[in-house]
Amino acid sequence: MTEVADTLARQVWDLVFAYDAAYDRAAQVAGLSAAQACLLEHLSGGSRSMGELAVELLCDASNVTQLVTRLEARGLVARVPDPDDRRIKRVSVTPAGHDVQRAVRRAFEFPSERIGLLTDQEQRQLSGLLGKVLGRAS
Amino acid sequence: MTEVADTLARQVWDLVFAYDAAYDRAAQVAGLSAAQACLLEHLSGGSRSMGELAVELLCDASNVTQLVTRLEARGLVARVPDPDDRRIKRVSVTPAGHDVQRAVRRAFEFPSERIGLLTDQEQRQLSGLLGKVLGRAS
DNA sequence: TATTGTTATACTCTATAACTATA
DNA sequence: TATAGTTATAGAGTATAACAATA
Repeated sequence: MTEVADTLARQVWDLVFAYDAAYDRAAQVAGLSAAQACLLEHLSGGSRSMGELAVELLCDASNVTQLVTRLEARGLVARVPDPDDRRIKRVSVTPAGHDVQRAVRRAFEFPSERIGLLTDQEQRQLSGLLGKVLGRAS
Repeated sequence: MTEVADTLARQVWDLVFAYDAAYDRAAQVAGLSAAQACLLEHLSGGSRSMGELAVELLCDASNVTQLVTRLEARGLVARVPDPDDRRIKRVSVTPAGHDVQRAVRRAFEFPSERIGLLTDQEQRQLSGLLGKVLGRAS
């Protein structure tokens, strides 16, 4: 790797480290673990089956069972058997869950704080570069 | 937030998610958990006291004790009492630890892979922007 | 028989509180 | 008395293997 690439690798490491720490804190403010907050966030776009959650969260299905069980016990998500295939359970966010979701987002100031340090033009530039890094047209 | 800022927030989320997953896998290839690999990485610059590690890793001292105990049991780090203040234990990486450290870095292809998608000029551009985002001159 | 999800279990991560050794 | 680190303990995250229900 070139010198620039080394610097960049270190900067990304620092960014991720700070981001993770900030997300942990935001989740905690809302009374959740980071894993629970992350699962809740993945339900934003609508309900998911247990298996879909395992795929999206890159973890084992048995882990999803436990996370959902804890969130359900607190009334933040609901688990409903699919009428067409009763093996499948669809998980969705309850109104109380939406409140907590909003609390996490409100407490998670990292993105707006850090992104706000850039001008509009810089933001567009960064977005273009990240699009490349993430391997899609952006 | 503007539309660009929203896109950017999502891109950073995606980047961090992918980065964390890749780091987990790299650590696992080397037979470590992500937390253990991270601690080992923080010892790259030289030895640290238990307390310094707790500060740098943003976690409780009792947690460091356990992580170091497991790494020490596998011969990857050594815990040596400071001669000047025998309350302090200095932790350093053993030769075997350095081997494992290298194994983690080798398996962690994310940075070189992704950064390699950018031209040299784009890399310099990104580095400058990240410097701003991280809140220092870079 | 194959698939979805759960249960049982074990290990790691993490924090809090109480403790030991040293200063 | 204050500080560095450890121990005891408990809850959460995670995976593997065995299992139940449904298809």
